[in-house]
Amino acid sequence: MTEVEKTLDNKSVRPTAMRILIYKFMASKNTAVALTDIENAFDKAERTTLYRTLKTFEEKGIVHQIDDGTNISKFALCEPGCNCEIDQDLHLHFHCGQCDKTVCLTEHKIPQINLPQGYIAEDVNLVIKGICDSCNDH
Amino acid sequence: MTEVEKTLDNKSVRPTAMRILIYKFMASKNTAVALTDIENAFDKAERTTLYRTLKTFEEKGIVHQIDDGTNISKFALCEPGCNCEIDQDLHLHFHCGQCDKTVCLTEHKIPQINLPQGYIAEDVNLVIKGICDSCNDH
DNA sequence: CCATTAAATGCACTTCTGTTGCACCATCTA
DNA sequence: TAGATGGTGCAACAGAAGTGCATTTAATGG
Repeated sequence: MTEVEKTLDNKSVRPTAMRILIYKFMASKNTAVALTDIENAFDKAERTTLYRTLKTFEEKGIVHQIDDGTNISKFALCEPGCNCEIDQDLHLHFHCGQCDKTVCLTEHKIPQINLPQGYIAEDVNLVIKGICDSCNDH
Repeated sequence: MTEVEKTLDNKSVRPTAMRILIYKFMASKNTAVALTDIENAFDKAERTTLYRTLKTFEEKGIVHQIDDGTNISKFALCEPGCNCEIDQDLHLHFHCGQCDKTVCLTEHKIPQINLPQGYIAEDVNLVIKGICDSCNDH
């Protein structure tokens, strides 16, 4: 059993060939990926399979979905310290308008926000748009 | 010249009949609206016109686009103090998962965030999801 | 006031993402 | 080995975003 298989198994996700491939692909990227990105990375990839795989991954806490304002859902592997579900530990995301890549800034936590009376927060999404360090170099 | 016409004119937007209607509709709502919302509000509304009108409005600083995580673009009128373009003055948005409405919390500003070396922020988007005060009452 | 020009609108159509239903295949278990 | 469960592939659809082009509407200059 490989590392990846163990990881999936730990999260109660059956480590099928496709899932392992998808996981490895995402692990090889340091940016959040769209469904289409994965689809294009493999010759014979089925949209539906990817769609449902990512959904499963998300439910089991293997990846988290990112909404970076492009109206295209992105996904990124959860790192060991990534407690997506717990309000207090949400990191923020950065979307580069030049290379169109979205990255997790895991070390940057979202500060506590006080809401008006009567509002209950369940989830927080903070995306900063701008120029990333790679694009900034040029 | 009515108030609305003056407002549009101030922003260098020609106050056509359709634009005035759209503006009034948005002003009558205290929530952000989707293109489809406007389309459904009027009998004879053309999606393309709405689409381009909102785009014009946005360019001229009359409305700001909100990405509330539903993957449907929402728009809200900019209030007098709404400096959408200036980093320092961005307010946050709240999306209620129950009534599916998105509101601007104009009095709640987004705190300053320190980015890693090399990253340049141009825009910030902060959306809190949860239950709004109206839904919370019941 | 009319003619010219530019802007706004309406219609048709395309593209892309997200989503579902159904059939088939793989895997696990009794 | 048979049956159940879950994963995958194919086809199709829905909804939003976006584009091109023809037509109408509004502004401007003579």
